[in-house]
Amino acid sequence: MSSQKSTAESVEMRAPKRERGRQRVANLLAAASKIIAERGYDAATMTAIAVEAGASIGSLYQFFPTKAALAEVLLDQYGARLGDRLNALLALQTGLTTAKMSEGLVAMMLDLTADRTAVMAILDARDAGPEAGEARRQLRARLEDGLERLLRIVRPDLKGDALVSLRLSLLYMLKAIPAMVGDAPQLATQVRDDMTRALACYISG
Amino acid sequence: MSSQKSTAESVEMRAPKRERGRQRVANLLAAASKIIAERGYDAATMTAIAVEAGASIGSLYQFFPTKAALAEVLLDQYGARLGDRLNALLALQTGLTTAKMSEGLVAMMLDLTADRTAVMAILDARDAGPEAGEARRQLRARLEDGLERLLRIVRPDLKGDALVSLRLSLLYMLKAIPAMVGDAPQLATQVRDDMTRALACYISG
Amino acid sequence: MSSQKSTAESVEMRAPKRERGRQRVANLLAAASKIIAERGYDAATMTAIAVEAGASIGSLYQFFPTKAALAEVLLDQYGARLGDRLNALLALQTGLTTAKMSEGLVAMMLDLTADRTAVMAILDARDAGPEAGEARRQLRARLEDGLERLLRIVRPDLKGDALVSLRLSLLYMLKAIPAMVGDAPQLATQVRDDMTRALACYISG
Amino acid sequence: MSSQKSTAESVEMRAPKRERGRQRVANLLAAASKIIAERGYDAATMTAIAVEAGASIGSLYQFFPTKAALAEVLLDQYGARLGDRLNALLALQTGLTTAKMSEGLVAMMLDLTADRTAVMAILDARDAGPEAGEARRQLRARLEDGLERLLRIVRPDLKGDALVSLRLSLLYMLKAIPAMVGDAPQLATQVRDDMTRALACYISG
DNA sequence: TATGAATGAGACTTCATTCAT
DNA sequence: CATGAATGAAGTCTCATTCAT
Repeated sequence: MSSQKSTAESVEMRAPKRERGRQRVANLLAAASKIIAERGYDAATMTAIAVEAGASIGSLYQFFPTKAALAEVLLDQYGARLGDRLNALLALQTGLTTAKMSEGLVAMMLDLTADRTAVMAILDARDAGPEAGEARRQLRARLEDGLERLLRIVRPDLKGDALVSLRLSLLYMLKAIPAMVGDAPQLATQVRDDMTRALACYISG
Repeated sequence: MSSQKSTAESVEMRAPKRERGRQRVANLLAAASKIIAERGYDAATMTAIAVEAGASIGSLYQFFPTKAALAEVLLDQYGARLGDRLNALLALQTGLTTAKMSEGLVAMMLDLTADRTAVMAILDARDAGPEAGEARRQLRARLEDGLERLLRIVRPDLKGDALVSLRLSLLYMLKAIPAMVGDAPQLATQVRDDMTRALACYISG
Repeated sequence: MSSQKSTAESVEMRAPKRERGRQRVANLLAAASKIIAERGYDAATMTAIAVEAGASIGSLYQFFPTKAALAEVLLDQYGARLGDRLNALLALQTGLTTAKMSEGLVAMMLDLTADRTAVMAILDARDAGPEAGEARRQLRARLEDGLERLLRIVRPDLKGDALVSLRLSLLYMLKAIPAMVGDAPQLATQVRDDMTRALACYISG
Repeated sequence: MSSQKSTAESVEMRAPKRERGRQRVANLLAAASKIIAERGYDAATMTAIAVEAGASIGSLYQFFPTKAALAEVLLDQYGARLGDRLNALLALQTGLTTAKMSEGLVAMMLDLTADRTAVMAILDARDAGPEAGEARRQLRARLEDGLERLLRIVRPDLKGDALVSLRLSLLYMLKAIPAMVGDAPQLATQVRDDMTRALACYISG
């Protein structure tokens, strides 16, 4: 049940060529992630990304026709990993308690460190273009959907607005967690515990 | 009881010396706030701001020598209002309960709607320049300081890391509140109540 | 036989008013001279000049309708002083020897320190406008004329191209003197003597 | 025997990596030289330079990240040619007489016509930036160094201030020569001879 | 296919000059 | 007259994107 479809290209051509291309794409994405995380989406230039990846600007555009397209893939990638984690939690089904869910969600946010800062930067940028707009919506939907399904398990009593409101708050609180930890790395475990408890307390109402 | 200095006039910004100028500055700030809120800091162009304010680009630069200076003033303005609210809460002194504090903080975040989105956008931008960097730090310090003092009242038992960690989480949760409400305006009261309760539950541990 | 007409305005209005105005103009000119000397003609802004003079930009434009006009007056002022010095030398008439002339010219260049740097900066700027163009030509003409008349006294044997060529070289060498001294102030007297001798040797052929 | 480093390629300027680029850089430099010579450094706009070179503004900035960088390269190029000429003179060693030196220096100044006017304009500009400041210092040092070494050959008796002062005057007189000739082209040979004799007379004391 | 040069719209900022108060 | 706000053309520089080799 892994990551839906991601950016899978059609399956043809000989392995070596495909392999090299895949590696190249991975490099470029990593470079983009790093540069965007460091400078923010707008300030991250395509040239800087290419340089960071040790590629030429032409090469970069060979794989990503647009800056927005690059952002989109980053968003997708992150969304896929998020989806996997949510699915893993959902798989626990009835074994899922409020405590476990809270802990799992916090862990999920803190484990998904790769690309996260870049993704946040992209999400913050209001002008990432319509292509990224779609990916943004999808990422959002994935998270909302996962949270809603989890909540239905641990809080089967909630319906309508109460459920939506809880899901909403949960969503934003989760989003805030990495920032907190990044802000005070030396308090990482403390903050993690605090937030785990906070969420649990909050979810159970 | 206006917090610290003189709101924003103290920042690097050529102060208007005539009534006409004062009015124009207000217009420009409002326009900047609007445009930055809509497009994000980087994508907000000085030209667009001037147009929105019905002023010429030269007029804008008459009062704000830099885009960063403009951002700085916005930050300061917001910081001052925030400081006032925090001071009002602190003034309650021993009358302050966890519930009241929680309610007060949530209200504070939701009342300070003017400039808020723009301020967040500026805070998100990594390259708002060193001038804005200072204002950013100051705004942050104001909030942290206020929160810490409030916490010392309602949670005199907490010390060291525990206190810092709680303050940190609180800070980020507060910051998330307006986004939640903005996200689902029709659930405003529900979310407000939820978060009030969540914070109370969280503060009291 | 002092400074031809300089910038004398028509003689009317009461003294106090005229006096204040005269003072104001002098202040503005001094400020302009300073700023232009420091930054060069192009980089010297009208605003900076007004500030330096403790006047408002509007006030500056009251007296000088254009930046070029300001430059023109500066050129004129300098030209007048130059003319006076040249006339003083010419007054010696037959008492003038090569040595005295050389010494007198070097002294002239080194005494005329006020406005000199600014004047050079204006002369260097190729775009000081047609108004200043006229003043530039006049200043140049004054110097050339003076030199030619001086040379006719000490070198009555020279005619035509020989005279023109000598005058030309002399002109440029004189212009270079202040720069030399400014370059190595501690060698001022040495350089002064060197150049005096050099000019004498040169003039006598 | 090209003097120091590699002419100009060593300066801050994104080096072209294709033949096409090399040609364009040459064009751009020529255009810059022309425009700067015509209008002065400040008044020479990057746009005008690009147009003159038949290139787009972006193309210009591809190779010269700054107007100052462009100036720097021009300065360096000129300095290299100057250095070569000085070295050629120095190579004469003991065969060098005052007359030959004087003639050689005048010839050097009059031969180096390419870029000269532009270089002078750049040198005159007070705000060519720190990058150009360095190149300016280097150019100056090259000339001073060469002159000093030449003087040590023909005037081994001079020491200390006397030497420095002579070198200084020489420097400025050399700088003035092209202006003289440019001022009265029809007198070129006359002026050239005059100045050669003047310098000889001056150098020998 | 890979590379890097080319392009030009558009961003920020400056400044001479005008004008209302 | 004095003041300082208003104006906008123009300048430097950036960067996503295209294209020739």
